[in-house]
Amino acid sequence: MANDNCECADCRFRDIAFSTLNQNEVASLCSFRTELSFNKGGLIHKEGDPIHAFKYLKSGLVKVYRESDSGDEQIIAITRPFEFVSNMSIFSEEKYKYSVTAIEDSIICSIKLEFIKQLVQEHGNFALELMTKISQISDKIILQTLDIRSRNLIGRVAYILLYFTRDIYNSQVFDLPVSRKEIADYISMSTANVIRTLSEFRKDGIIKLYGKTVEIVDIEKLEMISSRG
Amino acid sequence: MANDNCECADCRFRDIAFSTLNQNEVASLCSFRTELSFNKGGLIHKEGDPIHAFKYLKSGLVKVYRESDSGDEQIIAITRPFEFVSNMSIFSEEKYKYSVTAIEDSIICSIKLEFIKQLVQEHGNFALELMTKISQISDKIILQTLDIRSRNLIGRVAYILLYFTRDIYNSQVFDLPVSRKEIADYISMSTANVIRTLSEFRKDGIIKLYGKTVEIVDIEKLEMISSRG
DNA sequence: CGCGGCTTTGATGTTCATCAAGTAAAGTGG
DNA sequence: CCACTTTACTTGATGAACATCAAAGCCGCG
Repeated sequence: MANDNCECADCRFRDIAFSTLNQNEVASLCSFRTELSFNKGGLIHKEGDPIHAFKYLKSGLVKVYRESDSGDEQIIAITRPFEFVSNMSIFSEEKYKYSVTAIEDSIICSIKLEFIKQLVQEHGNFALELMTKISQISDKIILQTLDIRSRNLIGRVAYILLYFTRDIYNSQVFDLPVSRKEIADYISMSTANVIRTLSEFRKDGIIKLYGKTVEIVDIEKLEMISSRG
Repeated sequence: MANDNCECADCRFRDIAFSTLNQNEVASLCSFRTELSFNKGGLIHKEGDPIHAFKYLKSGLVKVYRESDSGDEQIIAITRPFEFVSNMSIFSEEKYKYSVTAIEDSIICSIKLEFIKQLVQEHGNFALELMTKISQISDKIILQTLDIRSRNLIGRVAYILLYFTRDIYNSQVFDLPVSRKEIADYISMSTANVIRTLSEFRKDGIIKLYGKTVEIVDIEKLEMISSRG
């Protein structure tokens, strides 16, 4: 019989991909699971590390990126809880294709990959649910990458501000979780021009800036800029 | 008992994701399957169409793209047989997120989506195999998009030429399956500059051009340009 | 032919990266 | 807690990269 004290049973993250598991399966899940804490700046895993676990973000914020030969980072995604850290690569590759770093203090839930694979094989509904979730995450990354690629400088900056305000913080006021340089790495532009564009938005009364704190003043205008560029 | 005349049994595409199916399952697969032919330029499905089938390309070549509000295309992928047409969206969405058009005469194998979902639920190894394949395709698209984004004009043109010569045609000489404008839409550059860059490659003796026919003369140089830019 | 679409090339202007120099902020050691 | 160092941020000036516009050549097709 399942252990009623298993933390996973009541975890609000069961909705992610584990809603179809029965009590016994949840109990097993619990035993193959560990929780890992990372401080802001902590490296969760590096490009090339072997994949042994299915990981997802329980709290905090992380950036997914790859490093170019010349040493600088190309940021692929900044994701909040409810979105997996391990992308789909966990099934297609033995090694991580991208590095992941905590950009706020974060807690990662790590489940032994062998157990997940076993569940996929034994439990059809789980397989379907997991597939759906993983697909959604891939879709989202591809879509965002295309959105960024199709915009010019100011369109990209507007887009990313809207992303933070809506998808990440759900608030008109928020503290930028990343440096100006990291925004630049995210939207593939130079740091100087990101800063310049933010300053122009400030001068035009579209946003307010206090160091890392951003307030979106005129979201309609920002949307217009984002869709034009 | 399975029908021994089922075409699917010996189809070389069983390796894609159906290698684990037994005889009976293959026979069922056969009955839920239809083959669709498209002429060059034929629309396979459009962004927004409902997803009823799991489709893959049996022969030919297709482009996957989305259309911007302003009417022009953003090409996401050009894929050859052995790669699915339906991306992962089939599990995460009810409608296609992208349009797909044949750029050479093509044959699509279309399998009723309900049947695939049923297989996933009933057959664990199939689920795992399918998941792996779908993940690989997503990975590839993401990787290519990032590769393109991180390069400048000439680096992008070099990259895409290498992609055609290696991944699509596996030959130093090939007929470009797309117009110059489509290349431009693929790498997010202007048509004029794509043409200009091709001309420069020609002048520098890196490639030869006869209309749509391209011959890669100096592949090392092309690789160098691709990795620098 | 002659029309329309694709291609090519040149000229021009815009967008953007780079460089440089300075300021603010955030660690660091005494 | 303060001087010192380092890192992040900001702004302007310059040039390179790239888009856009325009005009002409080419090619397939009715």
